[in-house]
Amino acid sequence: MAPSTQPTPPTAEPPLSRGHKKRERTRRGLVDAALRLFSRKELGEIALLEVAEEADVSNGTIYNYFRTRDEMVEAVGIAMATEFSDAVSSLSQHVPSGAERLAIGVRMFIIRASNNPQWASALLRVFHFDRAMRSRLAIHVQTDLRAGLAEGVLAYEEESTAFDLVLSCTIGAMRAVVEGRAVVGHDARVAEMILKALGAASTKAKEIAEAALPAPP
Amino acid sequence: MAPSTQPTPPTAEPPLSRGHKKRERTRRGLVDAALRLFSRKELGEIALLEVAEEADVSNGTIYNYFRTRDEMVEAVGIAMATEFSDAVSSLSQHVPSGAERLAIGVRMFIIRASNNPQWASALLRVFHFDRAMRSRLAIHVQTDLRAGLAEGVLAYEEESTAFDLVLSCTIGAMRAVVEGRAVVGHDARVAEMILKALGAASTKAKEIAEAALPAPP
Amino acid sequence: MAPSTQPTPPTAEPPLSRGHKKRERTRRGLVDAALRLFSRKELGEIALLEVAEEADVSNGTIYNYFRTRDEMVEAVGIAMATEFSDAVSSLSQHVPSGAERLAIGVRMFIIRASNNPQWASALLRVFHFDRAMRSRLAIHVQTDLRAGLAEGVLAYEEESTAFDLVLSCTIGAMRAVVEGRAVVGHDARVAEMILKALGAASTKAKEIAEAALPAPP
Amino acid sequence: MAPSTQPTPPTAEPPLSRGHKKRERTRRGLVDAALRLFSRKELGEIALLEVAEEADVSNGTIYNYFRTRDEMVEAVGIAMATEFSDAVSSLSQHVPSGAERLAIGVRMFIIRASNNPQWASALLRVFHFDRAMRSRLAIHVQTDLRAGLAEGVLAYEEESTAFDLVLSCTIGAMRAVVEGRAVVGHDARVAEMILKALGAASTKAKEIAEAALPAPP
DNA sequence: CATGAATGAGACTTCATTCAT
DNA sequence: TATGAATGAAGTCTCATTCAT
Repeated sequence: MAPSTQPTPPTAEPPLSRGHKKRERTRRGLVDAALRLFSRKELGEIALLEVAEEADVSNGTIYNYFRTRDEMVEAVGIAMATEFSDAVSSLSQHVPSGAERLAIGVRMFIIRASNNPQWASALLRVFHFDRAMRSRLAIHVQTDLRAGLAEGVLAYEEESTAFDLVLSCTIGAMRAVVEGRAVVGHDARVAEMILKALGAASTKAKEIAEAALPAPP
Repeated sequence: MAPSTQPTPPTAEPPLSRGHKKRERTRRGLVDAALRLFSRKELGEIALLEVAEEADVSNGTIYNYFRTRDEMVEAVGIAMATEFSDAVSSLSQHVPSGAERLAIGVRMFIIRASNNPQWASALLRVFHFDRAMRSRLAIHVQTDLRAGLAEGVLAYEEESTAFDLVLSCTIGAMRAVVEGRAVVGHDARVAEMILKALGAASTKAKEIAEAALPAPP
Repeated sequence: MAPSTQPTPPTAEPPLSRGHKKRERTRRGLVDAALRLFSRKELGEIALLEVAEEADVSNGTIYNYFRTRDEMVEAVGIAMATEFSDAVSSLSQHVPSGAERLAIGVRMFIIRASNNPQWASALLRVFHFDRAMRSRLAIHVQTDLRAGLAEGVLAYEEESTAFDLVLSCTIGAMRAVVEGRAVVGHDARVAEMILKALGAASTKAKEIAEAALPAPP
Repeated sequence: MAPSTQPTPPTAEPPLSRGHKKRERTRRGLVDAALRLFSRKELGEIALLEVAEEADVSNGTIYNYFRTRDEMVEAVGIAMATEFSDAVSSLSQHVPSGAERLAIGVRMFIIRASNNPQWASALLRVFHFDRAMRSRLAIHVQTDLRAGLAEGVLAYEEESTAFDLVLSCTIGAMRAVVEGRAVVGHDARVAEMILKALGAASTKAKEIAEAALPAPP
């Protein structure tokens, strides 16, 4: 699975004792197991016992880490959102143009969905009922949108509507990928349409959408 | 046990005895009750007893109409999809231009979401895991897309991608409405962006998107 | 078991349909089963599954009658208190003297404890943490105490203290019976001591305490 | 694993190494913690983890001192009984008359209940199901009762009944105190009633019950 | 057909106990 | 010895489903 490439990236931590390390390992094991199940089943259909089995611990162990089922689900949501957010960040780093960053972001999410449908599947499900995750994205996308506007490439009227459009289309494209409806070049095509929707000129949109992607992180 | 093959009776029907009529009424009562609950809760959280109470019958009665819980859920999905489909049909009837029909369809779904958030909420949920519903829409939208292309107003490269974009954006806009993030004129703005994404010229898109809507059915 | 000689005595009821009768029967079955277990184990040690087995129903059935474990325990407490209260009432009816009624009450509780140790055992346990039950008794005992005072047989200073003494001693005597520490004539002896504690003259106390008991109900 | 690895200290003390002392301290800490919880909750409701937290050790530590939960509960019972017993002893020391010692004992238990409701609360609970504790008291109370009889102050017929009465009434009075139903002078009043129940003359009973108490230990 | 009592599998959760560190 | 993570049995509660009335 994609998650857990970085143990707990956002918050800097005090040096971990051996005990703490183990604790953290188990916790991540649980969250990762839950994420794996997420990609296969609807959240509501997952029993804690399954999560425990998937994580190879006993059922009771879960309660050493989460006070309640909901708390665990929330933790999974947060993990996914964090990972999500990090993925976006690492993509946007070295590209100067906002419109380009936007296109790259959209395309890489779509590409990743086709490389890792499990990840995408879980994300689609979580996305559906986790407002927090959506707001995590807001920051990045808004920055890019504004930059695109300032650059004169984009020309939309209302930011929040534009934001929704970017998200909806990307998510929709990911769903198409997961459901096997995607064709070659899907990512670029979607990016192009999004740019046009945001007011980019037809040729400019195509040019930006079809530019080479930066090397994967 | 041969349940009526036509879930929505308004169309002309084979002769129904009084018994049949009552049977059908009860069945619809159950499905409607479930729909009402659907707009408030996630499917997995709805107990049959709740549905029974909402429909004002006893829990056992449900099993006179559906062999199993899943069968009932399926019936609800079908009912919603049908209603969905009918709604679209009634919109598209008297407008000659494909691009205009598309814009009208998009806008009216968004407007309806804001007039009837319950309906929208249920739809968003069902949409999430009911592929059948999505394919119901395909027919209408595809027709409009092709017409738009033929008219020279639209200019997209790949139909299925265009279709996904229309759906995703409309759904996204409906979600924005349900979650209270919509602004005045949201419907027209979204329609305009969609048209631009599909290759319509900027001014043409704006013009179509802001045209007056046909009288509500 | 002693309980359930009178289906639901205090509240007059609307005519019961056949369904209602069955419902009531099952409910009483559950409460009686719980009472039986109460006489053998500490309340906290009783699992609902045990109650269900003792009542010969499935575990889930309990929840058709009580929303929660606590609610069931409460129902048992109320049942016991009611039965308790009724027992006292039926004893006190035809005796004119307050002091005598008091003595008869005390003695019959002790005697009943020795005839039905299960009942006594359950009562001792419930008594321990059910204030409601104690207050049920208050009414009867207070009436008798005041009458005794008015008759000039008793002479205590503070009613609530007197009340506590009556109850404590009776309960203590019942415990002695249950634990097998009682001797013949225990009931009369305890009654006599209570009367003396309440200020009755020595000879009068003995006379009242040793009078013949009214015929059992 | 008891034996100390350290050589016996040169002083003529009971052979307690520093290790032993610490061990004993921790053990007492656990028992005391349990006692504190006892005064707030029913025994069955207390989890070992709570005890550990209250005693400020980790849960595993408990098992270095008690093989099992029951063993720990037993230790708590014994501790309470011992404390109980000591309390009684220290009261009875310097009073020559049995009836007076009895009255003093009763009164001081009631007074202590009002000074330390936690203690009383725990005692009431333990008393309920710890026969051993009751028999600890038997020795003291019996001695006093017999002395009272020999002095000619008391005149009861059956010792075990008298014993039960003393205990029941005292416990009942303590419960009244804990439940906030006690009035000023409750202790003396109860003692007076007990003496009268045991056959003391009215005036004598009042005189003994209202005598000044010896200075607290 | 409608009713609703009964069922029992299975979910969540707690907690005494074990054991590696 | 102290720690606290891990365990798993057992308890409470929910709910789809069955069935006698």
